[in-house]
Amino acid sequence: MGTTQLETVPEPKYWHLKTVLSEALDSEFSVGEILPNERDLAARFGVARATLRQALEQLELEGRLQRRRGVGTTVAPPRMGVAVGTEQRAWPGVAGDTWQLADCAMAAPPAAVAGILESLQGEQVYTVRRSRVTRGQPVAAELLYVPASSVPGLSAVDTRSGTARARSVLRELQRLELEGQDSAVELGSARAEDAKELDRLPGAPVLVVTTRFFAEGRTAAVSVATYRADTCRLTFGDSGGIEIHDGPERRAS
Amino acid sequence: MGTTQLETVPEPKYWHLKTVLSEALDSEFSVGEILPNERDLAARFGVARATLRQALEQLELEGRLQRRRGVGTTVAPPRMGVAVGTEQRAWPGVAGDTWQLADCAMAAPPAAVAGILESLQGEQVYTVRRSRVTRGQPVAAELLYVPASSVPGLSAVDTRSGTARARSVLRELQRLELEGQDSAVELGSARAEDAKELDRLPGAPVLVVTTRFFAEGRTAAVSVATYRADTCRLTFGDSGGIEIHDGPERRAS
DNA sequence: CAGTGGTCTAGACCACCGG
DNA sequence: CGGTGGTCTAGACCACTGA
Repeated sequence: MGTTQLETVPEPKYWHLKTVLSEALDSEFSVGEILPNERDLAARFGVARATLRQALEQLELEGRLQRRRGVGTTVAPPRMGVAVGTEQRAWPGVAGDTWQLADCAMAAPPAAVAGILESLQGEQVYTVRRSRVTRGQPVAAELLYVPASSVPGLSAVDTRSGTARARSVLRELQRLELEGQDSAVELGSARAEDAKELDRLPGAPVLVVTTRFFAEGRTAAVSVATYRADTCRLTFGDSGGIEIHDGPERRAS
Repeated sequence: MGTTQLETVPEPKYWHLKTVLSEALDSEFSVGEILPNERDLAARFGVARATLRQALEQLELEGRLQRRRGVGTTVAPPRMGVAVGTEQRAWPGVAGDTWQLADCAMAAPPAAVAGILESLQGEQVYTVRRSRVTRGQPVAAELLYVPASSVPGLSAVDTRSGTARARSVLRELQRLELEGQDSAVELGSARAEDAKELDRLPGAPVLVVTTRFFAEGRTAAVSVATYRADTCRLTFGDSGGIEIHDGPERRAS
């Protein structure tokens, strides 16, 4: 029949709870404020702690909350806009950006990266680790893969420390004329290694940005950058990014 | 002391479980294959169902699995590359792309969008709903906000159906010379409305792409597109996207 | 209808942080 | 040390799918 579904739909408790909490965050809390602990909140709403947690998890996923073990749950500031693709192409690490060099080693790249680089099985590439810090917060951990053939000026046997070596790899890379680049963004979960750098627990949701750099008619380098999904909004394109003036004003309780 | 942390770290069960399952997916299952049900799997690994589910949730988040109520859990195909930003700028809906027009109405935009459009409080804009289908699968639901001032050729009182009206809004928009565009990507969870269009449950993880279109020295339109995070890899830049040849070959069990 | 994944409960213990 | 969030259990019932 053409009945228009009279909606007996019982909304899940955690979903309703999320909505209620979300509105409370807008109207009764200010950024940085600490929420009551999970056991109290659950009791207050008359649900099991697991159900309450399901609602909090979603709000954290949406960047509204920040939870830290041993500390508590706080109201998160609006997400930071982080530029990851600019119209004017640029090699990584150029100019005054916010990357901090960490390390460099020769290694065989993971299979997925090897496929992009079209490198031979087992071929070694320079693997530069960096981390990106914005407004004092770690926002991304990156692995940059550079085949030795892209930076012929370097000797493979290099006794300098990892950091110095990383610096010279980037410097050599910038000698090449960059012909283009493209990126892909997908959702992932933080590996244990990245999680530590990002100050999150393993498995935390992250945005994985894979960028190919083209020079001399081929893929000269590949970057795999892991951004915190809870605190970051990735911006691409002409301008510096979109400033979102979001919803009602946040006032203190 | 300088002890190098002998790592008593007890890895969470669900994390270990996820690793085991992930390897099993690579070696013993092929795309589309149905996994044993959750109760059986939990029993087989000697954990509670909730713990098993925590592992499955992560694998689904990473696009490795697909779960559907009443059906079962299947091995997901690799994520689709979906182009969302091209070097050559283009108005939305131009040429032979995969968007399906759905609807159009005049409405006051949400606060966040109003801020971007710099529109006056309460000003009405054309709101075009579209959905994007790739390889037979719904991948995105979009709301396109077009201030009436961007499409002066249209009469505000229009008796035609929503779809026809949507078409004419896009046609009028394409008359303008596009001067630039930029996008932002962030993680969100599907609103009930979008979830239905994307064939997912409410709250499912999505990638929200906010795009500004510039013309005549101002922001002429804003698009807010909601992509399925589990099945999509968003691509930006010169080329058609990165084809990932991922890990070991998948073979049937 | 039987079987699936989705929701929910009421507990327990653990890892971590700060005072 | 006490308090926080993180993990885990063993159940129960519900909503949906397909035969």
